[in-house]
Amino acid sequence: MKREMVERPYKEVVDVLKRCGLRPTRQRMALAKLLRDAGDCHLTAEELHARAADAGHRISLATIYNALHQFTEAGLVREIVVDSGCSYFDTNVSDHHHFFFEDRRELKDIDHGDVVISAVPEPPEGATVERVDVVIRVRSS
Amino acid sequence: MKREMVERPYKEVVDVLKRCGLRPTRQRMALAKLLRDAGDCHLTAEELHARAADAGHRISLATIYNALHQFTEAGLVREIVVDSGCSYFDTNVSDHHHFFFEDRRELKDIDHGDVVISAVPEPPEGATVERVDVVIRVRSS
DNA sequence: TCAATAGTTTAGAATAATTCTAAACCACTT
DNA sequence: AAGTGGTTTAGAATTATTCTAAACTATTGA
Repeated sequence: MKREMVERPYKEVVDVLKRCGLRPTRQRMALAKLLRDAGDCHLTAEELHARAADAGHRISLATIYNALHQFTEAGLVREIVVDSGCSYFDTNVSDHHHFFFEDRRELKDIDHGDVVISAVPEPPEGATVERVDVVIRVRSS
Repeated sequence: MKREMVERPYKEVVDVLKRCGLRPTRQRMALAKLLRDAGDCHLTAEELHARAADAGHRISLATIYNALHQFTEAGLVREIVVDSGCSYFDTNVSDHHHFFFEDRRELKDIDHGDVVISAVPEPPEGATVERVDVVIRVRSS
């Protein structure tokens, strides 16, 4: 049996990592795969750490943070700040917005088309718009 | 000279505090006055602490945090989360949005009318919209 | 294939913002 | 003036995150 056949499940994430200029290390491959297989969701560093542990990967928290920041930089995930206290990382990097359930401290995607922003101001002189974030804060009533 | 004339400068904040059901203590009066006199701005707890110190008030950080949360609850200020790491408190409680300068970690108001959101989704069953936050993240280019 | 090198991971310490604790304090009523 | 219950405080505790320096490993070139 050819080597490649065994390694195939990781082939795709290896390519993604390489394309991003990140060395495909054991830990980065595991994390990239976990994130890819997680579907659209919003994870904290601790949650990803737990999922990695569940999947049998003992990866230090510092590495989780490093990887999440590198993945954010590379556009593989997106960091969302809605809760002073901790960052969420969104595996859905397409253009969209969020509900934030303040009591549960949980995020839920809003499809791009469901929020229509028909006017935004010019950014001040010398500033470039990175992103327009819309967060609808809700509480259970 | 009547007593009231001397106390007058604090009369207004005392009334505000009472109306909010907050006992007008020395520290709360000082902070409420500082915030009111600060004009529209975005302060962290540490910054308010420093301003209080500058004004000659030695108030513990724990008290600053307590007061800011009570003031937020009472609608005297508004808490803004744009930066995992620290909260900003906005003395402008009218409906408006923000630019966030990611490199300087600073906020700037956007007038309510300058952002037009023409469609927002229904909140999920059992949830009530608290607020719709629009944050335009910019960096100096 | 091997060694050198440069990037990576790690545990644990360090930091930063915030919250907690329990004792001292003080505003308000009577 | 005294009692009561909310408030303030210093300092310890907590939480999320970053730093550090040593051990490790992917990659490159001989």
